[in-house]
Amino acid sequence: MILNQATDYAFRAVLYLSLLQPGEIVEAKVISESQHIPLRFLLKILRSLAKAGIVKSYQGVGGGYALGKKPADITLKDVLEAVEGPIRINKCLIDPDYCNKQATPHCPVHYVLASIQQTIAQEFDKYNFEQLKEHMKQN
Amino acid sequence: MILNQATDYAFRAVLYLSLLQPGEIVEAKVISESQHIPLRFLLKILRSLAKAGIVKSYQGVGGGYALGKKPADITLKDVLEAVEGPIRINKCLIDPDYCNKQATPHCPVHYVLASIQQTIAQEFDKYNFEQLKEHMKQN
DNA sequence: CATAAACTATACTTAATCGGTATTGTTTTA
DNA sequence: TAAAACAATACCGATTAAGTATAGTTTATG
Repeated sequence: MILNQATDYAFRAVLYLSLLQPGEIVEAKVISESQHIPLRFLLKILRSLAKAGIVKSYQGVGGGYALGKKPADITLKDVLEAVEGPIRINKCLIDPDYCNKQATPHCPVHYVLASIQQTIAQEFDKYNFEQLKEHMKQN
Repeated sequence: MILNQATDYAFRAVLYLSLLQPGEIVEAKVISESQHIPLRFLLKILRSLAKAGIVKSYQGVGGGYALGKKPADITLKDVLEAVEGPIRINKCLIDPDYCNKQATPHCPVHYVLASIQQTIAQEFDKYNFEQLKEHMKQN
């Protein structure tokens, strides 16, 4: 019931990229040092984010990373799922056979957990990085 | 971001106890076999639930378990927290030093995660075992 | 066109957590 | 006082998380 360390790093890396000027790109090393994220681990995380289109990577000399879309179009859920995969709060919501193995073919627990899971997903989807930027300015 | 197996078992064990007649008590072995939960693991889980007052245990011959309060007074959150401890979705919401270590003294990520965490806790608190009982009858 | 600066891919390692078990002890009824 | 139940604690193996290493690819630039 806790987010991965990688997801936490990802949130902070994407926030960092959200604060760049349009067109600006930065090397992973800069993010790593500024946010205190182990470089090689960050590179791995950035690859997941790139695969999801959240960041765009530029190879070669002068390369680095920038956001792949506008901060307003990136939610916490997007980043979370890019790193951890789809939000799932219980095994019975992943593997349909799981509940049957437990001999509870009509399981009300399963039912309410599915509803809670949906609410949680919506909650993470409510916040985008434009909002987080705004929030930074206030401090 | 996923519930423990132990919590899943706990939900099903408490639901099982919710369906008993008032005054009825059952041995762990009965719950174990009916719900396909490894007995010794279940005993451990039941101890956590007993500590939290969710179930009441009876030692000695003819002993066993019963609910410690009315099903309507036991929420999913109660059971979840009895087994896993308080709901925490990020380390920075456990250890106040954590964020500072990350060199982000005014971190908007921390801020919104705290809000999301609260919503999640409320969501698990919305469902009690009387409701789950009702839901069973419908099937 | 070669070099070096960046990212990519994949595999490996270490540590923590999870899921479960074992052992020994205590309580209680018959 | 024996046996049926739970209690407490410690242990174990497997999985996952977190991070590192190695080898490779892309690209700007001198």
